[in-house]
Amino acid sequence: MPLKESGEMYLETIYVLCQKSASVRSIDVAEYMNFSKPSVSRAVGLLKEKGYITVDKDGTISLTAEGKALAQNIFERHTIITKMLTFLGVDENVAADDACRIEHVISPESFEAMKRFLKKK
Amino acid sequence: MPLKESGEMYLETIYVLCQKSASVRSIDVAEYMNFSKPSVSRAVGLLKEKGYITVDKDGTISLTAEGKALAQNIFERHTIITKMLTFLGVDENVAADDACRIEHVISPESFEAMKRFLKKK
DNA sequence: ATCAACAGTTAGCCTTTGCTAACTACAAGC
DNA sequence: GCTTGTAGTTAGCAAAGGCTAACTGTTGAT
Repeated sequence: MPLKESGEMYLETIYVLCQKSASVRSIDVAEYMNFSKPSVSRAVGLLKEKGYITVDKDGTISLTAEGKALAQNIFERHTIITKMLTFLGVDENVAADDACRIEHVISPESFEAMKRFLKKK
Repeated sequence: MPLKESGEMYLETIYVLCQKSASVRSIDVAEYMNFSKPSVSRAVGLLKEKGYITVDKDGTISLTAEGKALAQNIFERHTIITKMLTFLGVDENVAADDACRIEHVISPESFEAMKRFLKKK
């Protein structure tokens, strides 16, 4: 079963936090996303089950190769959409916020089209 | 309580069907959206409760002034996003499909930015 | 007049995804 | 060695939004 929107958000957050800090735990994800610990606990369990992350005994979360690839893909969608919107004159913060939602529903075609446009604009 | 994404979809569909045909009933909405009758029945009940539509005794659905205004707004979002994506080179059908999802999550700022861009492009 | 088809509703199930309350487990302080 | 704080889990609630099964009610054909 593929990841739903919420699963993508958790995975992306883990990816982002991994870029900034050596060790990422559930509690870090919860604080970053402003979600409760149980919500994160369940989400982390599902991501683990699906093979996108591993969690060692001290609670440190790591991305698997597959998880990292997917997270990078989601994050790139986020980045491109943000750039596209700021190019159109949208405020940086609003653009990032919109990108956060659009990134989960955009088709690969539209994503590629934005990428192409930004490259040659 | 404002309309959720699914409520917006139902309202937009009713609006679109009203443009094409004199009389729109729940069953028409169900067929168009490929949803079951009970799903539409509940959604129609909610839209009625919230004052966006009226339903007369023979089942004909009409938009109230408020419902029509909102539906037009949603539909305009749909149109602008579709145009934006096709401008970027996305296939018409894929663009419309994406617009269908993006229209519910885009901010007014981004929407206005697309509108401006398309006007002067 | 009866019977079938069609439209709509009711009841209730399932999944997703957030939450709180309350528990466990471990590490550190005094 | 208790007690406290921190992290994580378990149990279970709630809302949203899809579904099926089964009912009601109207209309039209025979």
